[in-house]
Amino acid sequence: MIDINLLRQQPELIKTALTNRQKDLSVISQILGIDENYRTTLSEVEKLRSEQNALSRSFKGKPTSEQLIKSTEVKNNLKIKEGELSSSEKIRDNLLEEIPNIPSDDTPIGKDDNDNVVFKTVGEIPKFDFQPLDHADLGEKLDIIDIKKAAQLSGSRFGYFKGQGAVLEMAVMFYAFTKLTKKGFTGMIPPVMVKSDTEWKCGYASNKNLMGAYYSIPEDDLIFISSSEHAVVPYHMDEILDQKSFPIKYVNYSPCFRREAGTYGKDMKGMLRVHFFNKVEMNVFTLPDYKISDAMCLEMLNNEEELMQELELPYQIVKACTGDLPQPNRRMYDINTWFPGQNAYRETQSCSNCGDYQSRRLNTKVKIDGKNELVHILNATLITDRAVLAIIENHQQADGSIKIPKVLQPYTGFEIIRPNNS
RNA sequence: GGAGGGGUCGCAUAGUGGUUUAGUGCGCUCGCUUGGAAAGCGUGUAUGUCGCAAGGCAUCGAGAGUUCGAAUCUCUCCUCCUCCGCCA
Repeated sequence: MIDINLLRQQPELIKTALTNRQKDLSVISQILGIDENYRTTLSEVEKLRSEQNALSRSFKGKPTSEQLIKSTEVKNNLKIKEGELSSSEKIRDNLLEEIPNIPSDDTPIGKDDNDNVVFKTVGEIPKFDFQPLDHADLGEKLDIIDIKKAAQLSGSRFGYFKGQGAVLEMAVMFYAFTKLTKKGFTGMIPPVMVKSDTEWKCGYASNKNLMGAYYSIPEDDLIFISSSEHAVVPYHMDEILDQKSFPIKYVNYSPCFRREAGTYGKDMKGMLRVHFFNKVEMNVFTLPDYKISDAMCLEMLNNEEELMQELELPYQIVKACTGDLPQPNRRMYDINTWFPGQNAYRETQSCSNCGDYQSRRLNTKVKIDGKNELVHILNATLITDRAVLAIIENHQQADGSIKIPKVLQPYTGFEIIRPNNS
């Protein structure tokens, strides 16, 4: 959620942000109008409460019938005004939560992901002297991925990693996870379900349709996380953290559950877009200073790059444009990895600074010079199952085998995945 | 799933309808004292919100209710602990 004071003081700033994000501007005047109303009513309510407090203090025991009449009158007025107050506050806050975070100055302005700006390309696109296959075909031939069976028992957008494929997947996750614990990140394996209120505080979906936006169990008020971020960023909710403990860095491992509603027809072949995958993720809390948090964002991006280079994968980094920026994000970098089977770079990681957008609802603060301030929160993918697919596609050989990147070999216990019949 | 007991201003506690603008102890702040320290004495010590300010208002796990008045009574929920059941 954005700061209502910012909207009161600099509505133009919010207007520009909304325009750049391709959003409707009318909310701003609506909010300001209701807020005006809210504040007037608030002062009326507080005056009445003050009167009520003074009256009851003056009784010092049983009130006389005259005093009773007066206080009952105040009480009744108060009830009416308090009703008005809470309804205008509710309307205002519902509108306020529609407003996304303000993009950083250097975020490119654009409509959608087509307008994202490439600013770095690393690694050589592999040249094959044979027709390279995609991970679905390779996986089937090598018996390391089974999508057909998954479709039979779970439906579309599921898959098995099997045999050496399953070992490879775990090796990638474990290698990535411990790479960051060695760098001082605190490892986390979080709960994979959170209360709807917790999900709301993460700032992605509005209250209206939380249960529908995610896989959920309404009877128990639980939502399956779409990323470990949703269970780790709220770890510090309602806390005032010690300034000396910053930056607070977590590396998480969790399954991620996504409905992928509205993506019918997209990526129907293979496991690029599935309802369930595993992910190693970074979540970092920094002091509330964009110089600090934006620098941290680059540090996190650098961790992603190191890993991609160790896995010998060619990639591009793009800056997400305003139209492609998720609601809580102030800035976002995406890493797009080369997929020979797709003949394209596809998104495998992202790296975002959400500033204080999430900490405002989560109420996560730090005491600085006696004042409590909202912290900055960042999230970044370190690795997901998608990168495993990239490894399979990029490291395929003419004989149909797959070479395992050196750094993973101590974890897989094998250097190559060979076809059974060779 | 069943039974019982808790959640109070950093920590520990008091508080069973109006003298609570929430008391006390510990911790911490500043000061006095001292050669220095400890002890002692004094002072301060939550958050949010509205307001230029003075100040007001709200918050005793959360929400709703009863009442002229709620930390205190009622209801719902959350959460922690103990025991039983189940279980990797």
